[in-house]
Amino acid sequence: MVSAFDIIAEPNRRAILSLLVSSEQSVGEIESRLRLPQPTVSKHLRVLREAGFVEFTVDAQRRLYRLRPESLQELDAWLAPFRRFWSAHVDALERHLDRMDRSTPAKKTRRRK
Amino acid sequence: MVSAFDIIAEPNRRAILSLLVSSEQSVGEIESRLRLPQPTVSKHLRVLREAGFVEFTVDAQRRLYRLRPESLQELDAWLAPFRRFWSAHVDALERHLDRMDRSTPAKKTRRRK
DNA sequence: CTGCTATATACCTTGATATACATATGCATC
DNA sequence: GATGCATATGTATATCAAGGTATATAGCAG
Repeated sequence: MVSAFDIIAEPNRRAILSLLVSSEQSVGEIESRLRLPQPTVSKHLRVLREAGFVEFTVDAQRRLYRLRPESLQELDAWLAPFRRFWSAHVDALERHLDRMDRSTPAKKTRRRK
Repeated sequence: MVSAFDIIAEPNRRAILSLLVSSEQSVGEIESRLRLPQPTVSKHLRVLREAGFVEFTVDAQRRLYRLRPESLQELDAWLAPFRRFWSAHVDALERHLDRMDRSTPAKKTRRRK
């Protein structure tokens, strides 16, 4: 388990992260909302913790977990080049492909299947 | 292999996508740049294709692959709530935590390890 | 001090899934 | 026939998640 991509590839971990968007939650709350056994939740939380996605506050016997938003900035950063790509070119690309459909003499075939 | 998250969890696939940011590439080009055997590249390309991440153009015996930027918008969308979270609160949170460090009577402990 | 609560952690087992690699074949195009 | 690619097959390997169970620990309540 190395990259942030592996971390968020797991659905339960994404669910945990999404839970924490609204507010911090104790392990027990996460456990009951996601209907997962406690050791499973703790295990995922550990992964998320060690990857820097969450941190916690001790409150008596409970630990209140919350997001560490900085961690997702890595994903955001990876996405950046693509975002530039699509936001700049998606309209132009569509127009381009439309032109191809209408005018290209079928030397090139577009779209598989 | 269901979600876009699984798709980009694989390093070689991310590498392929990154290659395609600059321009479209033939399978052979991808193959030699990533130093991967041809069937491996084709397999990853198939996954990316079926997930809607790439599409290709037939050019004689070659297939020129290019990005379909729309696909990454799903990731972008998932990230959105978190982005709002951090961009709105990261400064405030830091100030908040700093205050806790200095003033909290140690009923709550912050940061593990 | 006792016992309960909340959580972490350690094991273990099972099952699923994916990747890599090699090799072979099919097919279309040149 | 050679090139470029897709695909199939087979195998080996790795990794991981889930589930269960058991234990350790810290804080709290009585």
